[in-house]
Amino acid sequence: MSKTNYFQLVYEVTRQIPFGRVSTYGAIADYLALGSARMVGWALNKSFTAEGVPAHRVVNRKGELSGRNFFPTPTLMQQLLENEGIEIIEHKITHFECLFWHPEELDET
DNA sequence: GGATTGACGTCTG
DNA sequence: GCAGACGCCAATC
Repeated sequence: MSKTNYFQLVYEVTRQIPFGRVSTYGAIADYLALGSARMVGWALNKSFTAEGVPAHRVVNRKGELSGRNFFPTPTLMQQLLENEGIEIIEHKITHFECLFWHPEELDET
């Protein structure tokens, strides 16, 4: 059954994250009204099975690459973010609040 | 079918 | 201000 599973929604939102931007579990959870940021993290865990889902653009509330350990390589997440022009220090995003992106931003379109 | 886990977040001490 | 505990909801074992 189908589609529209809640984590599938997370894929869509994560996919909408602009280049050079990052989002948080809480923001997505709040936008999808999941009620729990854990659901987002868990959904992103399976995001590796779905292509086109830049899970590396999703970090925790502190801007830390909390899920880096779940990547094929712990450094891959940082590499991808740096590849987008985002500076990472100690697995933490610099100017995180500046790069922070909210799903509602594109809701207006 | 029950118990535990999980890429987090918020509250209380 | 920092540290620890609890809560969310679903999936997996």
